[in-house]
Amino acid sequence: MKKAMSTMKDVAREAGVALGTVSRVVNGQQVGEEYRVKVEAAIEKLGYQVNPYARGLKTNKTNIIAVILPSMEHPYFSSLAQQINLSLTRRDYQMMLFLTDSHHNREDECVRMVRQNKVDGIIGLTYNAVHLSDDIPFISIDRYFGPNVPCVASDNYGGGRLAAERLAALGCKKVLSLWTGSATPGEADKRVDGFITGCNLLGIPCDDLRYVDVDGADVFRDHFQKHLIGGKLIYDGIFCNTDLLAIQVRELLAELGIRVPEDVQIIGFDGIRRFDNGKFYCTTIIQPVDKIAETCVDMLLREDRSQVPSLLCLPVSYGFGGTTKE
Amino acid sequence: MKKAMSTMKDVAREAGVALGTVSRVVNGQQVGEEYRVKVEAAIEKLGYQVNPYARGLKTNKTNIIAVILPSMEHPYFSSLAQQINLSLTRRDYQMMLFLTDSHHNREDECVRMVRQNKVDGIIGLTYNAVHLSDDIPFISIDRYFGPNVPCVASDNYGGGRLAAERLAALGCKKVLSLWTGSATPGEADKRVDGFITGCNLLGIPCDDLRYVDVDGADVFRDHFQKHLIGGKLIYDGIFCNTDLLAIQVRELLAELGIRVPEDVQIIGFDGIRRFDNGKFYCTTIIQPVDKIAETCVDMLLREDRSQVPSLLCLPVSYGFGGTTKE
DNA sequence: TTGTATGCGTTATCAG
DNA sequence: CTGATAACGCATACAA
Repeated sequence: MKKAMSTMKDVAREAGVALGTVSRVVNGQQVGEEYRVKVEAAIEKLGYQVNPYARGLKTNKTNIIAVILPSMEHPYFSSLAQQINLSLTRRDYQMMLFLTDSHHNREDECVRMVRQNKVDGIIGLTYNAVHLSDDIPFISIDRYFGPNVPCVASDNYGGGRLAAERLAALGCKKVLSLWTGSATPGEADKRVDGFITGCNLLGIPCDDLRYVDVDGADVFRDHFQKHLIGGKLIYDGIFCNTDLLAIQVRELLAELGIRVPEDVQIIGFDGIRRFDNGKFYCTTIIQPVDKIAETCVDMLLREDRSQVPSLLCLPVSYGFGGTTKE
Repeated sequence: MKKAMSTMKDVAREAGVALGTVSRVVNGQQVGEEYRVKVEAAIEKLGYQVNPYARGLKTNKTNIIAVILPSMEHPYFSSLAQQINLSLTRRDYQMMLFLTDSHHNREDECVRMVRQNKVDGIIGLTYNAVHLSDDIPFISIDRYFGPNVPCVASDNYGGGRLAAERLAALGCKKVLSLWTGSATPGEADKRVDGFITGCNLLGIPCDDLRYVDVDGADVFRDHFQKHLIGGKLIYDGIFCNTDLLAIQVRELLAELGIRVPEDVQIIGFDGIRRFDNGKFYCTTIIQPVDKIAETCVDMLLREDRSQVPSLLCLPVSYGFGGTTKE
């Protein structure tokens, strides 16, 4: 039933050469021309393919990278998966995908599986610190764990400042910084830090609101209602730490009868695009997902791993999405 | 530098037992209680983990399934990836992800890599028939290749009929069926077949328009303009073979000053949800992505592979999304 | 029940 | 430059 795959031994016999010679041909080492031809013919004839398990057993090297992501539901994550896959493929690496949030606290389990699987490296966007950097090369995305765990992220701080600058340039006189997220600290927290610093530098008064572990923008309703004067908000600019929050804030403002961008301008963060038309959901600071992916792969596969930086921030850019005055 | 992983031999020595005994403990076979205890203690102490490559070499079985998808950009695909990953994880399988459309015609290359990688099975949403069903178990999604390649899909035909029935129940008297897609035949083509048949059965006149390899709904503009009477479309119901098309058609109709759903009701197909609020983009026929994923995995991992059907269609459902009269 | 020995398909180390 | 041979870590048939 199961057509037995032919092995190097078969190829050697077929070609009338020694086993080692076949191995050398397969691995592109120096081999006499006549031998190489014979071996290649035999390989072709038998449809030989190397057995990665036998090879992995010897070399302790597979061409597999584990990628650990929270889920596939957020466009940022699926986009990351896509780009990492692309970068990996270009270098003839394969991607083993682990999703953590399907079950609660699956991260540890994932890490266990990954360790057991003898992958060549790990690219992970994880919340808990994974202690295995001495074991398997690990690149963290968006979360800094310490000097010995390289972390790749957007220039979140710079993005926050950029948002402040744009809002200022667009004429804002008093702004609000909104943040929702998890208690776990991450690089993305620097977004509001950057924004607030930017506002200070520009001399623009800025209020700062943060809520942990809430979903939706409803928690801000109260604040908005208390800061209405004659039906108008006292802010003319709002920075949200994610596009999703920005969208929800816009909805909320609409309910309160406040126009965007006429009354108040909003800038989000992420650069998520709508599925239906490819446009931004809102004016936003765009994360360079492709660069992040490529950088992770590059750092992971780099020969000289002693030189990798512990934190690498990639430049973000401004994207117009209708919630600012162009 | 590289802390050498301990092997079964190490465990055996540590526990003072034979190599085979350790193997039996690891694989959960019958072992004397005192031995088991000693071995488990040694395993714990040494932090032993089985080497999947050595094991794979012996057993010719890895716990890896290759998943081949066109991309991660369409929510249907990323959702599929998510659900397949979940189903696989539940059964302690791992997922190797291949994306084909990053480069043109990467399918063959993917298949080559997959074959070489000795995975236990393949779940693929591919356009070209992949000829390897006798080699590695293969489950196809949404594309029927023949009786020996099991295919899992939504009940596309039934979904089309369902759409016709709903439109009829919502009072439509004359409808239009719109289709855009690739020339490659797929299960999804049955959507319009089902819709048209449904209309015929219900005695509702139905026009049928199909365009190959176009993007956007602009190709239908001309048809719409020619079928306006006094600014009103002669149709009061439109079925689109995808949600994306439905969204674009709605845009187009808006440009023409036609109201949805007052003047014309639209039903799409897929059940894609908006990222910002989780709602449907339009009224739609929902594909049971989780069921599809689970079914694929189930069929692939089923012991008795002689019993797998060659085509399995999963029930779809109706989802309201604002483009019909509730 | 447990210990021993062989082989899975490669790569790498030797001699020739 | 090539041929033989020893590991790699594990599962298993066989012997005890």
